[in-house]
Amino acid sequence: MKLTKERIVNAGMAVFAEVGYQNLSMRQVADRLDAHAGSLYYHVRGKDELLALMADRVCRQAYDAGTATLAALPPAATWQDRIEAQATTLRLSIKQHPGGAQLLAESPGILSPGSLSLMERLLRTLLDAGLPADHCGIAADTLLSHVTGFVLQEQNQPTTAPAVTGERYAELCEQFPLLMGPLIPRLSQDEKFTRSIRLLCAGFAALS
Amino acid sequence: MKLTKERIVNAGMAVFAEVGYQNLSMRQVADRLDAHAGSLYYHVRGKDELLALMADRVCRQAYDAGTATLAALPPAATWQDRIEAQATTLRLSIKQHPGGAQLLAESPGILSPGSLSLMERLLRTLLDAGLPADHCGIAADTLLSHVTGFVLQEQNQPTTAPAVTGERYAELCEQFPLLMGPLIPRLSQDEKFTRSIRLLCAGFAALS
DNA sequence: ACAGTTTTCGAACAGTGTTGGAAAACGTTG
DNA sequence: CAACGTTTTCCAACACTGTTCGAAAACTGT
Repeated sequence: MKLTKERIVNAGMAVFAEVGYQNLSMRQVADRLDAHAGSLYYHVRGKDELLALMADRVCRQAYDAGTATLAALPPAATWQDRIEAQATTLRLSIKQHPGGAQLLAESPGILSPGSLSLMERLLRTLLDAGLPADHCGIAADTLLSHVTGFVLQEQNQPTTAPAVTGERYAELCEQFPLLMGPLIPRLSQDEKFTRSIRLLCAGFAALS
Repeated sequence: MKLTKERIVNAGMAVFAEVGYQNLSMRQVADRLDAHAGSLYYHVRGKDELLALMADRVCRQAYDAGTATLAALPPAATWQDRIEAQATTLRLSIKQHPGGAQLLAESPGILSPGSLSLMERLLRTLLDAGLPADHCGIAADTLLSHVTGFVLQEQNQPTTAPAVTGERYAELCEQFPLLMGPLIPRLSQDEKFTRSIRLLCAGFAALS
C-alpha cells in the first residue's frame, strides 16, 4: 500500500502507544508499514516533524473527547464544571499514551492547530462565563501548562514505588518535616488533579 | 586528575549549558574531562543517573538563589510576595540552562533532595501564611508543576518567530477568533508568568 | 618490590537519525 | 504497446549514540 503522511502518523501513534516516547524510532515506524526507514523521509522532513504531527493528533483527540464530555454535561453546569471537564479529558487523553506528556512538551506546542483548538475552546468558556477578557488569556495559558506539567510529573514517577523505609525514611522526616508530616494529606493523583483545577478556577474567579 | 561523581556532574552541567539537553552525550562529557566515555560508567550507573544528578543540582541552585531572593525581601512582604519570589527565581534558574525544563521534567523529580527542598520551603511559606493545611499540599504541588510546565513551553518556542502573515494569518483569525482577536492582550513572557503566579495565589487565598 | 584493589582505557556491539544514488513503480503521451 | 518523465521506494552507507567487557594501567598498603 502506498505510503502517506497520514499512514505514517498512524503507524507512529501505534508504536508510540506500545513502546512509549523514549523508544520510538523511525525504523520501528517503517517496519509497521512494511517499508524501510529511509522511505519515510520522502514524506516527512525528519523525526521532529513526525513528532509534531503526532503531538497535534493527540491534541485533536483530546479536543474531540472534550466535546463529547462537554455535551454530556447537564445544562445547569457552571463554568467551573466546564473547565474541569475539559481539563480532566485533556489529562486522560494524554495519559492514554505512555510518555504522551513528553510528546506534547517537546514539540513547540502553541503553533499546532490541535493545541490552538484546545486553547480557543478554553478561552470561549472563560469569556462566556463573564470573566474579564484581559485575564482570560493568562488563565487559559496557565491551565494548559499546568495540565501538561501535571501529567509530566505523573508519567515520570516510577510505577513501582521504591517505598523508602528505615533509616533513610527517618532522615527524610527530619530534613523535610512538613512534607513528611501529618499535615499534608496523601491524596490520589485523580483527587490531586481535580483539586488543583478547582484551585485555578477559584483564582480566576477571585481576580475578577 | 581523578574522576569523581562530583567532577562528572560538573562537566555534565558545562556541556549541558553549551549544547543543551537534546545534544548532551556521554562522550562529550568525557571529552571535557580528558577521559573516555566508558570510564564514566565506573562512577555513574548510566546516563539516566547523570541526568538525575544534574536535575538535582539545578534544583539546588534554584533553592540557594531562592534563599537569597527571599532574604532581600522587605520584612513587610506578604506571603504572596514570597511565593512570587520563589517562583520567579525558580523560573530564572531553570532558564539559565537551555532545555533545563526538559531536564527537570524527564527525571523523576519528586524524589530528588533538591526538589524536595524547594517543595518544603514552599509548604512552609504557605503554612506560615495561615492557609489551611489540607490545601497547602496541592497548592505547592500545583505551583511546582505549573512553573516547570511554563518554562517548558517557553523554552520550546522557536526563538526566531516564524511571523505568520498573509493568507495563512487570515485563516487562523477565522478559525480561532478569540485567540487572534483583540480581547486577549499580548504580554511578554515575564508578565504572563507573574500574572499566572498571582492567579494561583488568588486561588489559594480564595479556597481558605 | 610485591600483591591487591581501584580506576582507566580501548575496542567492540547494537542501535539511532539521516542522506544520496540506484532501482522500481506509476501515470501519461505518442 | 513502448517510451518517457515523475513519483516513490529501496539499499547501503555515514556519523553518531549509550553501554559493556576484558585487559591494561595506576594507586595503595605491607
